Parts: sequence; structure tokens; C-alpha cells
Amino acid sequence: MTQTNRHAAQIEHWPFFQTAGATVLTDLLAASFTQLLPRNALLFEQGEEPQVLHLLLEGRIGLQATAEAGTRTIVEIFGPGEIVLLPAVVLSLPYLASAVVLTEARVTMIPAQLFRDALARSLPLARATAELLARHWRLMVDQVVDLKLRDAEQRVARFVARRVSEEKGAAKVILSESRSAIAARLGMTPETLSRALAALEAKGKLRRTPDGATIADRTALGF
Amino acid sequence: MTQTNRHAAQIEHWPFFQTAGATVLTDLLAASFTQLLPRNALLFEQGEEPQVLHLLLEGRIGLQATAEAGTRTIVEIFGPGEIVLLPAVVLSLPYLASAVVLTEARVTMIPAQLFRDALARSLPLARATAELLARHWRLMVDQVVDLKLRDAEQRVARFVARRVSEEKGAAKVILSESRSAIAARLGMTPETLSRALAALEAKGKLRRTPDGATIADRTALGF
DNA sequence: GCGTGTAGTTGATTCAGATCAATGGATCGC
DNA sequence: GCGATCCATTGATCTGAATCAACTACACGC
Repeated sequence: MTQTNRHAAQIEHWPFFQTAGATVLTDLLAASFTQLLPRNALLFEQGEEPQVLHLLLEGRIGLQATAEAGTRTIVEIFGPGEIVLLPAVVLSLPYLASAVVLTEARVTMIPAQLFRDALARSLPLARATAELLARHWRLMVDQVVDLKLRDAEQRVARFVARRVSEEKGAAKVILSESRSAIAARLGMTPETLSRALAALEAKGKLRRTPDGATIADRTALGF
Repeated sequence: MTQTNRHAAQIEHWPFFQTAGATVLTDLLAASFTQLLPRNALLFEQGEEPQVLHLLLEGRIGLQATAEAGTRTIVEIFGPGEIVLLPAVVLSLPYLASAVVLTEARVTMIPAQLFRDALARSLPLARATAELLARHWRLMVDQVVDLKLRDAEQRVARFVARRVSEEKGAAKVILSESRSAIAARLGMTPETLSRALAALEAKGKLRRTPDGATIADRTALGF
């Protein structure tokens, strides 16, 4: 059994491949390979043509965009079970952001051309792709609304609250990526993030710990 | 010839239907209908289940989101030739924003269920959908980067510059939707938009007219 | 052990853009 | 025609978050 197959069992439970079908998955994984990447590694850079599609098994990856002025920000942070930058692969267009490993990550890579070929043949895969992209679009809409209508403290509260739900009921939230990465994702400076967390603690909505926070009452975060 | 068919000739030239194929289009348009909607009409409201898919023939439609606090913003403005809110139709999920007619609009509506049925049968349609959604995702990423990295004046300049390209080389830009709608789309107040336009005029990058602006040098807008 | 570097926090100050307020056109109904 | 209403613009002030600046707490190499 190859190293790839070791992870196949995990991947085939992803909703995306439930829709796409087992046959397609087998095809795609046959030519795939899995890597363990250290913090700060670069998966790809803004402007590159996509060579592979990335499936994130473990860790967190940040989508980092650079404007003309050279300023950077993080557009989105992906977690385990997510497919990174499907749009660029679908469109065969250069990436409009770089992907940086925020916490040590295990990533399975599928050759982009292989994926596109499968997309041209398989209706279930095309539908799964459309659904995934629709969800990702909605996430970005949500972020735009967040940026336009909520202040720093509210954005931080929502961000933390979402992480709780991921850890299913547990009152502990682990923020393993750097504070500056989280701040960039939320459209603020690390200083402002730090102050927002302090303010939420002062209001009794959470308690800061070195690696994240504990939540007293999830609904108290207003989410 | 029905009223719908009168517009079919126009719609079939859209890139989306070039990919999806003529057969699918004929199917979809058979049960469709076209309406002329006045300014301020509501296509649908946040929270509703999508009943129809909207194809925008003429005019502009704004995607308006409302946060808990009751504050509103415009997430995106759609123009002629665009398909509005495909994600909600694909996912059969409630709209997460309302759609408001910003300037008198002609809209063709396709029953959502019909579209989803076609999506389940037609590979070309599924591929066209995936590609369109990928493009829309990229537009939202662009907007997030805009909001996070550029100041008000730069955002206005980019917005105006994009409108020029739509009118193909013409130095005249028509901003027919209200200033407050544009301001909301750009994540600022109408006052700030007004000042930004004044500042760009002072720098000689454009000249304001009641219904928009004229551009001296397109590249001067930094786009 | 002890520098040395890096990330995070806290404090002081500044600034872009929001808010509040007033004015100048338009367009509309009558 | 003439108020009434709505929208855009301009001005004055305020404020949330950025910037600038210490200072602290670890983690690392040697």
C-alpha cells in the first residue's frame, strides 16, 4: 500500500468526494502524492500557473495576496478537509494569491491537468466542483459583509466563535497560527487583534491562553 | 415568436451559454420569462429560498446584505450579461443577501428547479457553472484584497477605471446607479466617495459630470 | 547557563474616514 | 409656478484603528 493510499480512506469521506464518486477519486489519487510541509513553506506563488490541486489533510494554510504597493494580507485561512484554490485549477488561470503554510501541514497533491481531464468527463465531479465553489463564494461574501459592517472586536469574536464549532462543543479554542496571520485574515493589525481579545476578556466573553482561548459561553460571543 | 425568444438571440452569445451548449439553453429558456423592473424593485430577499435564476439583460442590480445590527451594505453590483446569485440556486440554500434593482433592469428568469435538473443531466452546463462560480469567487477575493489593502481614493479610482473598460475605450464613464449604492459597494460612506472623486479631479485624473465622469488618461487611474 | 532573536502585548500618538451638520441642486406633485 | 423631498456635495468634528514605541516572554543556538 502506497503512502497516498494511507490517506485515501480519510479523503474519501470528504463531502466533496461523496458527491464526486469513488471512481473519480481512485483515478485522481492514483497519480497523487502527499507531503508534509513545515511552517512558512510556500505551496505556490501569486502569478504562477497551477500545476497541482491541493487537498489539505492537516494543518492550516493561508492565502496571501500582495497589492501593487507591496503590502500583504491574508484573504482566507484553510483548515483540514479543505480543497485549496480550486478556482485557479478549474480556470487554468494564474493564482491571484500565494499559499503559505501557517502551521505544519500535510497536503495531498493531484496533478491539475488530471483533475481538469476528469472534470471534462465526469458529471458528478463537475457538480461537486460547482457546489464547492458556490460554498466558497458564499464564504467570501460573508467576509466582505464582515469587513464592511462589523468593527474589529466583533470580527474577532466571530472568528473565535467559528473555531469553537469546529472543535465541536469543546470550550477550548486553539489558535495555532500566528497572531499576525489571524490579524491579517481579519483585516486588522496584530496590535488591534491583541486589544480586541483583551477587551473580550474584560467583558468575560473568553479567557486568553497562550495558544488560544477558552470560551465561557459560546452564544455570548454573539454568533 | 414569444417575448422570451426575443432575448434568446442576445443570451446565447453569453460566454456561459457558449460553454453550456445551445440545447441546454433552449430547454431552459422554454420555461423562462422576462420582466422589466423599475428602480428600487426587489428581486428577492435575504433568507428566501431561490425560486428562479436571474439573467440580467439590461440595467444594474445590487446585492444588499443586512447585518444583525440592521446596518446594510452592497456586496456586489451586477451589470448586463451577468447571472445573478447562481450559488444559492446551485445549493438550494437561502439567499444570504437581497437583490435590489439599482437602475431599471430587464431580467430573464429561469425556474430554479429546471436549472438544477439540467445541471444534474448536462455535463457542459455543470462545467459552465463551475467556471462561472470560479470567476465569481475570484472577483470576491479581489474585493476583499481591495478592502484590506487600498484606501478609499484608490478603491474609487479602480472602480471608475473598470467601468471605462466596459464601455470599451470610450473616455466617458456613466455611473447610473446612486452614489450611495456605489459608496456601499466600495465600503465607504457617500461623503467619502464624493470627496475621493473630488480629490481625483483635483489631481487631473478625471472630470466629474452629473451622471459619471470623463477620464483623461485611463492608466492615470492606476489600473 | 546566557545572549539574541522573534512574537505578542500594552501604551501614546496620529490619521483616514465616519458622523454630524448645512447648503445647493434636481425632480416631483399639484 | 412653487413648495416638498431626495440626493449629492462641502465643511467641521469625532473616533476606531493604524502607527510608532517600549517592554516582556519565550524559544533557540551555542
